[in-house]
Amino acid sequence: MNARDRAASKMIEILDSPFLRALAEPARLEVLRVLIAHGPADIGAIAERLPQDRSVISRHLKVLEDASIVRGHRDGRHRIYALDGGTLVGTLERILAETRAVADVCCPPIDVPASRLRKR
Amino acid sequence: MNARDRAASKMIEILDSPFLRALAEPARLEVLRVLIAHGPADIGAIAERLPQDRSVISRHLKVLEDASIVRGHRDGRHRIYALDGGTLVGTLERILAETRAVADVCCPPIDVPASRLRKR
DNA sequence: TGCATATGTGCACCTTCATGCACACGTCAA
DNA sequence: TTGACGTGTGCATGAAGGTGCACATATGCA
Repeated sequence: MNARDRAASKMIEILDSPFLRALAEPARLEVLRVLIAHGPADIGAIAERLPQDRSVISRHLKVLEDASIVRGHRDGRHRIYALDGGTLVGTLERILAETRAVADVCCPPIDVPASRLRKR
Repeated sequence: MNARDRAASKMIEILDSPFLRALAEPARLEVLRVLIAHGPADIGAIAERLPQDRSVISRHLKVLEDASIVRGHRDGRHRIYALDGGTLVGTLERILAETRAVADVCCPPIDVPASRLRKR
């Protein structure tokens, strides 16, 4: 297993996680937008600003929490969610670092010389 | 519209794109792994190392290309794909920058003081 | 031109998952 | 304890998309 394989595996391992799957859903991004625009809030307050049912918002927030994008805690009968900005930035930094490592050891950055590949 | 709204909209706009959706699929990540580990290759060669049908790999590569993650060009009757490392890193850098901007103007980074939120 | 190779595409099938409703559970106040 | 409120969950439904097969298209070669 050479340097490229190792770099690739580390990058894929980080990418293949609940993190990206949580962000790859437009409805969840709208939940994030509300959370950012209005600050920490309970599920009912967030759902009031979105078209989906409260139960749907509740599940989306659970997914975002499992992905370490938001944090939630009980407050009486409410559950307050807030963006976990520090962890979010940290995760993106790790992804960027691993991707840079891959780009460093692999694959031409600009173009593939076709003449090289044509006849092997 | 305040600073938080603007930062949120810019971040969501970048996140809600084919880029994240392309990376949020395990099968496509495996395609990327092959591409990184073995370098630029045609669709047949990539498909040989993966369990899916060639047509499936072809479609995955199309999705990755539309997301500016890989680049492809015809080479005779082959189509050679390669990781577009530079663009990939650049996209991640933009996402990280927008996310940092959001974290800067929004939302407590560590913890939400429950006592503050309890009684508004 | 005729054939082999490599890739693109229409189609059907199936899995995953977002969605909303009904209801159960937990918590607070009187 | 009782009722009101906020939230979690089981269930059915529908949409989106991954998958493989069959076939069409494109390219190179003799």
